Amino acid sequence: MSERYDPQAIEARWQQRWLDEGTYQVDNDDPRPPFYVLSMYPYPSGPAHMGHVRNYTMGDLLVRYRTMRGDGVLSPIGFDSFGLPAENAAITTGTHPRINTEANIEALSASLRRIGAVYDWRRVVRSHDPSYMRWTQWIFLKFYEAGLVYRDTAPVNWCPGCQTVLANEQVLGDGTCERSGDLVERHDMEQWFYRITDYAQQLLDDMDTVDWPEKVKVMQRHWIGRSEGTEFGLAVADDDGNARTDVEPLKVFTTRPDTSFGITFAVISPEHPRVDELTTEDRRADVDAFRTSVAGRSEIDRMSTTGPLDKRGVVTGGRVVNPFTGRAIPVFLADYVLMTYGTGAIMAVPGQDQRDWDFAKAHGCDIVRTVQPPDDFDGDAYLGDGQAINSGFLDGMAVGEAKAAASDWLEAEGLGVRKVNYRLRDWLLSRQRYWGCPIPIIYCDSCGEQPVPVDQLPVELPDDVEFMPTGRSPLTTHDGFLTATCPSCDGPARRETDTMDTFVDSSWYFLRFTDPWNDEAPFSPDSAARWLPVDQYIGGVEHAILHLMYARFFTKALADLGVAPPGLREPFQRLFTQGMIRLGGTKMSKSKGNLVAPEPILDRQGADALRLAHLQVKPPQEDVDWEDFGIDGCAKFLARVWRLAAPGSDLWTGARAGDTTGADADIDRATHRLVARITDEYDRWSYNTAIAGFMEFTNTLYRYVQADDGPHTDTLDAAIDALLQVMAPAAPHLCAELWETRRGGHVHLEPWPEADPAKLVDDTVTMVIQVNGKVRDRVEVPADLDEAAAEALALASDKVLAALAGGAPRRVIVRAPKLVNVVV
RNA sequence: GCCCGGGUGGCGGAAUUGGCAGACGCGGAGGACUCAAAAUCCUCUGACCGAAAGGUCGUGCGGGUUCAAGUCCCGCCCCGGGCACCA
Repeated sequence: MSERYDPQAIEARWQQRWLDEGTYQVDNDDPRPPFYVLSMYPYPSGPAHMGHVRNYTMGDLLVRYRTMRGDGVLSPIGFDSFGLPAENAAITTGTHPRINTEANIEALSASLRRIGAVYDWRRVVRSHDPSYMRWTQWIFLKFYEAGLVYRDTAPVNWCPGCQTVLANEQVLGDGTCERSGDLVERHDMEQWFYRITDYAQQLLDDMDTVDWPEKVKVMQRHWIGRSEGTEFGLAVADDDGNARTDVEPLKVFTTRPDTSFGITFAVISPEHPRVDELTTEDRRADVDAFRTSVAGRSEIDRMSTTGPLDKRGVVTGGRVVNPFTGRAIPVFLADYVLMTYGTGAIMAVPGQDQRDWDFAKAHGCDIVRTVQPPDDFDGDAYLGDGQAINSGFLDGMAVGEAKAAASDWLEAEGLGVRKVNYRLRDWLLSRQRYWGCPIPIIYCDSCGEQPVPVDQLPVELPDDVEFMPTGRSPLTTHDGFLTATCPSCDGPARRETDTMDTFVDSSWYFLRFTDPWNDEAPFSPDSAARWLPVDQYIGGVEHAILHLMYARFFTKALADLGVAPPGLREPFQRLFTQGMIRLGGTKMSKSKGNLVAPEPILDRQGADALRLAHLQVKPPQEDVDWEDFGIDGCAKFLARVWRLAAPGSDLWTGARAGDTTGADADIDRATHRLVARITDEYDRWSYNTAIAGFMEFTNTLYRYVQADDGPHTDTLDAAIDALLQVMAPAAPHLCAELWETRRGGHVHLEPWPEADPAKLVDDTVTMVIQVNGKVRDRVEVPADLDEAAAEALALASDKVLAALAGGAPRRVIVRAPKLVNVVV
């Protein structure tokens, strides 16, 4: 054991021991209470960078802390190893994605071990392993059987750079691809979908049952976007403006049926199947031109445009009848009406909707108010509550009442029905790429679409492929892969060449971790029931919508299909979203090229100092600038602890035995307070203040050992033991080494220390004496001082007497024993 | 535009319930040790006035509630993030 703190001498040794001794392996029949800690499935882009370090340090702290608290902690790690970067690299360099990916996994694993993060490495899961792909495909087929998978032609977001389709969520607000930055185009293509919308209501309702940051819950709810309303038909008008009964009415969805008397026109999506039918001959040229102009534009682009509305719509010449007024109204086309939401057609009520108001102004439509605005209202459309006006049988009703009455009327007349709409859309999961999990489907000319039989899983990726600079998937030209036999008729057939979105892989990995050896099923329901839901999930807020939504959907669907336990409704009971690290004002990431590598710091100051710096710099949920990190301060602190705790320390020269003094008792109480404080701070993720607590306590001990009386050996030993124990989750190597030398054994297998409640209170406290709310004096008082005594003491204070100047106080507020406020 | 966060010393931050604003760290100053430096240890370090004792001001801005407000209420400003024509 060296005299000076030398992280290089101890860290590698302990990392190897935790690995060799399986300290953090846990079996499914472990007798301790189960606790599942999980950091989000990392994409292996190479060695860890500071963002990883922050994430995995927090997870590791919790794993070690819960273990000391007596739990059997499941701490698995795996790799989200499919995905575009590896394939793009293959296109540029010619190296097979598997080679790069597996090298990156090794590098990332080594980094994680070097920061002292501990896992049950027996349970490693990798998306591209055939043993994992097999079950990803198996689940696909299970969903396929259950009707949760379908294939459809859909207008999709095509990224020319990635040569693939993107989910709406993967297109940024400015219409570019989140990965490549290319401008996304619209194509019509056959694609595979997961029917996540079947679960929209459950996904919404069950948000109430999880302990997640409110911010994330709000984002999820907004994404699901439930709205209640009524769907009803607007009859198509004949030349005289009368409702035709020989054609289907035009269906619209509204959340404001109460305003229906104010419908003065209707707008349909340019993709609406009835555009041709509603367009009159004299308008056809304009309508077709408009449709062409809209067709090439991405949906994002269409929806984010803010231009003048006269350019964004066109009149069809067709008319429909407002069933409430019996009047015929014109039908328009507008780019902002989407075929994918509601019915693809809207009723327009300019009096109560600002966009409709603007559109009416631009196109010269009538405006009729149907809700009475307040007298001082000076806006255009009025969206607030008020009495219905110009609305026939609804007149005089408030909005809520009128909504119900209008819906009742529509239902009674057989014209419409109450309905719930969701913004959430089905999950487009197919990608036209090589480096992903193949979709296990075979196309047969005579039998059509056929699922690959389960005993033929997994459909593996061929290795002998060439990556084309166009980005086109090599699967589409690989005969060996393409050629298949129809499972029904044994005739020649063709294999599906699309692979799955990598979000599919990350939607069930947390279940596989519970039973990674299973080759009969993706996991057994019992293993899942034992560990799920994850007690603490940790990751970046950038996954607040997509990954979490998809994983929730998978969990619910798997439970409903009997693959997972039926009672498992949510995968992640508690979620913690940690902040990102910025460098030079922008998010630190490989794509931005502003990574800071941990290695030089690990070499110089060590893993414990780096971990401490990550924990100390800011509250864990907040973003942090790399410039604010204080590695040196943390390294210095660790050296101070070492100097204090290492046997033979020069700081112990004045130590004594025998009777204890008041100073010793103070240290003893401070020790118990430390334990109570750190326990509480760990529990509520206040890691930055916990580190401050270590430092404060260490400063206290330094003053104690250097005081004239010197420290009492027993008191100091107990204080140091407690410090090492509570610090062990944060600075595991140093604490393990010092503990082993001082006490023997593993500090991380010690039970968590308990504070004696009796020692958490001091005999005396400082009472603050205020005059008119300003601090004027402080006195040491017994902790059990009563109110009368506190008041008497305060009124006897020189400062108070001076302020009173012989008079009587107007009022005295006493909060014994902490504070007295004398009002004069 | 809407919805969330947030604004506290030179800097990162602390203050869990309305009760001593600025814990802890960084940075800075001084001292001890040393031939000297580094390292280490100790002390000080919000601003202003003052020789000092002490006082005044102070948590984005303006009001308010309260004996007492960083904390609660009302109205603004600024910064960060999310969603952006969802019918």
